[in-house]
Amino acid sequence: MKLTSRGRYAVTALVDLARFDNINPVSLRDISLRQGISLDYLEQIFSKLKKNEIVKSIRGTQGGYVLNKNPNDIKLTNIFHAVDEKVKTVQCKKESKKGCNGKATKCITHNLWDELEVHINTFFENKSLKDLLNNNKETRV
Amino acid sequence: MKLTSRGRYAVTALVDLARFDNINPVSLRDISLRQGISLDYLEQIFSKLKKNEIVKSIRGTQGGYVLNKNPNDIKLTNIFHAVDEKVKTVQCKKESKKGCNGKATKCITHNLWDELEVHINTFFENKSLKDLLNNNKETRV
DNA sequence: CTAATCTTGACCATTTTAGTCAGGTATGTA
DNA sequence: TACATACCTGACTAAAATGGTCAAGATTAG
Repeated sequence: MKLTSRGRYAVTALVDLARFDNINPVSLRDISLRQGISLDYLEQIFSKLKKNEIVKSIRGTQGGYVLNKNPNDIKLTNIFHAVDEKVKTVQCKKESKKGCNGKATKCITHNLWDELEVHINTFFENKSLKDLLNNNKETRV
Repeated sequence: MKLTSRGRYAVTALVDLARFDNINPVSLRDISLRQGISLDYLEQIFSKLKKNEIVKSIRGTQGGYVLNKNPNDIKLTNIFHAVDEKVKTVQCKKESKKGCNGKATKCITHNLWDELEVHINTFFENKSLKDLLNNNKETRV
């Protein structure tokens, strides 16, 4: 079970963005430099974030990205969903033949994986960008 | 974030094993047939489970595998650890240059990933094979 | 006009995954 | 003793996912 760097970068970049977008739009170049993430890769990621209406873009010189919602309303769930970082612990479809089985015996660990998925998703649903900003201030020292 | 099938199979196979090992050792062939997991793959998995003293093997005709501990003492953590299914949400090492940064600014989402890792591991540490056996009875109908 | 930005899509090397295959070795039973 | 049933081990591999890079535009402030 691991997080992809795409998901990690998305969150990191948004936290960075949230800290600076009060005055001007923030360019990916700046985020790239500050967070050490490849510019080209950031572009891919922000393209998805934009499609999912998490950020807005402003083109041209002095352009960049701005949050499209209140940091309080951007949950980790939303971010991960936007960049296709999905939590997938259950392999079996409802009535699929493969993974879970179409046999008489039900998939004996199905409930477990379901529970796990809920457990993880709960964490993501309760965590907002705002929380991360606060959390970061606290530990900045 | 997804579970590998190796981890999933390991747990599934052990639940199956736990249900039948009261009388005789259980052969991988049986587990393979009942759970629809490739025999060759199961052998790889059980080799690791054995090294980690989660199961014992009995060779020869009528042989097979037996649990090496009380189902109550086999936590998901132990199983996943045995088959190298690791929970890895944090990329950055303590003082590494890559991932987390050696810069003045600390990795701004470090705490978050740490929290997430703890959250998931807690789930695994609190879940034993025994729980799964009970859970399965309840839902068998 | 031109530099700074966003925009889009193709491409690719590496690693991981999820196995398969081909041989063994040990042992209970007939 | 023969032999079938298991376990045991290591090498191999196809396919997918990952983590990017690269190239070529389109917009717009100054």
